[in-house]
Amino acid sequence: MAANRRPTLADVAREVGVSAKTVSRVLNADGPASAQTREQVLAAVTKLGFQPNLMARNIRVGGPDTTVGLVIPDLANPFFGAVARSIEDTVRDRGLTLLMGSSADDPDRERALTDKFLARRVSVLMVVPSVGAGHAHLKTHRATGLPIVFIDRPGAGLATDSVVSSNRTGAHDGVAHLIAHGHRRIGFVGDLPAKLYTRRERLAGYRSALQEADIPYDRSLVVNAHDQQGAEAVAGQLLDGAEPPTALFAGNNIMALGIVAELARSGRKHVAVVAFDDVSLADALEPALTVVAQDPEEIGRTAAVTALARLDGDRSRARTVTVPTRLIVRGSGEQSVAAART
Amino acid sequence: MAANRRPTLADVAREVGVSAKTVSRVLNADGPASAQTREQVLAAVTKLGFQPNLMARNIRVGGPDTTVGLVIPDLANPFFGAVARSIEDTVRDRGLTLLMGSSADDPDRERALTDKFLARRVSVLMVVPSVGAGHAHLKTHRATGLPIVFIDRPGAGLATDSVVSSNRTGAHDGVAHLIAHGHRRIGFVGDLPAKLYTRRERLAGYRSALQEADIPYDRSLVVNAHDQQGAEAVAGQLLDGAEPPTALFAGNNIMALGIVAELARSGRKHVAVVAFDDVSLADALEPALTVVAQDPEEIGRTAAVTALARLDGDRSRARTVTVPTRLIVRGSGEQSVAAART
DNA sequence: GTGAAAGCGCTAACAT
DNA sequence: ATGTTAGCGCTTTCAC
Repeated sequence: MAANRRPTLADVAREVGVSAKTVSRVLNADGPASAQTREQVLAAVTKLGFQPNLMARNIRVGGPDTTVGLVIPDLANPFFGAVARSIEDTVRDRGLTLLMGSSADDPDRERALTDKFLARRVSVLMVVPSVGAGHAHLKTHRATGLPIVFIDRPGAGLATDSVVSSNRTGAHDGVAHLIAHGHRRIGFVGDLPAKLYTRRERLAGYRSALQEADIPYDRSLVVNAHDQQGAEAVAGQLLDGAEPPTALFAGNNIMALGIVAELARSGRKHVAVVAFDDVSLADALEPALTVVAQDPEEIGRTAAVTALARLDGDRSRARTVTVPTRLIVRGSGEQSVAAART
Repeated sequence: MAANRRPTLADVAREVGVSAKTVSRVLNADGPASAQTREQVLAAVTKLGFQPNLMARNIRVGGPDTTVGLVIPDLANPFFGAVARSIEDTVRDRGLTLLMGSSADDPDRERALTDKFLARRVSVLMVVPSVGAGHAHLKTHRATGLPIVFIDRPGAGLATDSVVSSNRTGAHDGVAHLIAHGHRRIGFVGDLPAKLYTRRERLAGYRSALQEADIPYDRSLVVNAHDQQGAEAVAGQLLDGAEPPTALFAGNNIMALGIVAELARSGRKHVAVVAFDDVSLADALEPALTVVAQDPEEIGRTAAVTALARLDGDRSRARTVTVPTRLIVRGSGEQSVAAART
């Protein structure tokens, strides 16, 4: 009942009548040990409920801890959840444990998290960098051999590995799909801040598709929102405007949720939509939602594999891996221009 | 470039020409320190890029580490993602860091994770227990003062706090909603394994609603699936059967996705549906999906608050907190019986 | 096959 | 205001 001290190696050793080192040997399959000693030790371990203190072990051994530090913007965002799961699946075989935290895309929170992770001597640092976060302070750690991988966006001020989606090409293809179905006024609903890498890249893809079709870029068709509710609002405003678009391109999954919700709410079933990043139930909507699907599993896997290779001594140049996106045509991109105008 | 040793307290002390303890004092705002020393120390810390080794600190201080161990079935499931975010938000103020892992509902993986967390001397252990996982081995840790909270389901073999949804009442209300709209043949699509606490409770709620309405329980209307694809398949089979149900109740969010996808695919728009747990875009479906919404934020917050209270010395009896669910009527529960038969 | 001593990086408990 | 000593729980090193 009282807060008893947890048993230590020494307690186990005392119980058996051997030295601490012998117990350590048995538990780590280090040096030799007689079968009898082994059994006695194991029995005492069970009896006392001994669990080695990993922190104490680690401090002595000196190397990095068997942990991976992972900073993502939001644990509850399905995209990042899928990335995180994939990372975990990949590093689990190596016995690594995940230290996780969400930054809410706040550079200060990101910094606080990475500092904590570094103070815990993580073996690997994986970060979805926030806008405005500098990473120069990580240079010395990188130089010390700590693998650092940026996910979804490149980091600022640090040459290291990163894994991103083919944002520009993907967005281009999604918008081109709309253009192919006759749309010339296509709204872009992007997330914030506007300086966000993914947002900029996807907007660039949007613009390149317009340009290819000789459609002038109309700044008034580009709107922004922080969250789903914001996206609903701006999508509604855009469509209520003087020269409304006949199609919308969603800059990410959250924007897509907002757009789809707003179209459903206002009964505008005939506005064409393509979204960047897949969402669940996309198939069940009417019309089903056409998306530029990302591959979060592959992104997570690649990031983890890259980091583990570095851990294993890979000293090759820092590289940026681009994970391809895939246009999944489901119907919402084919709503007719004429219908949207009604 | 080479893997230089990371600077230690002693390095900083040497740089400044003071003792290690003085540096420690400055950094932890422990005892006094002259303004000049403080500045010099801080400068040296910056210069060397020193970061205190939290593990070394912790081992000396002796108490539990400033970490929270969290085991959930699947990082990519939006429900658990929302719970995790809420937990993180709640424990962040206390400076606690999250150790996370997914069990995939496998008792062995759960055990491996909790053992690792315990070896790291977490301050708090929060677990969504897997079916078949025993928790008797946690008794000694509980007795030692480690707060343990089970989330979403009670744990087996250990009297400790838990936080669950009002599964039975919620499911009852959802099914009653269908019955109120004339349905008497209501299919239950549940997850697996069938022994899962939430599944059993929700099925019990389903049965109690039937009983209240004098509708005999028909075992053939209860089907199971592991995942969304499985749910699509069994929902299709059920509706293709001899005496198909006119309404379906989804046992969780994943089953809901499967059912909705299947109904959309097969064009059965007139089958009534109520789902346990909300899903995104529920509002945008046609008909919009009526759900028994859980409150993952509140579940996470309650679990964290309970654990922190224990950490602060709360020695009251272990309690189970039930977080209420809420029926959100959106339309899919009101599809008519007649229409479903066509 | 086993043990004793030293030390990992840090801080508690005493000095001064 | 600062330094010294000891020691957290473990493993390394070297001895037997």
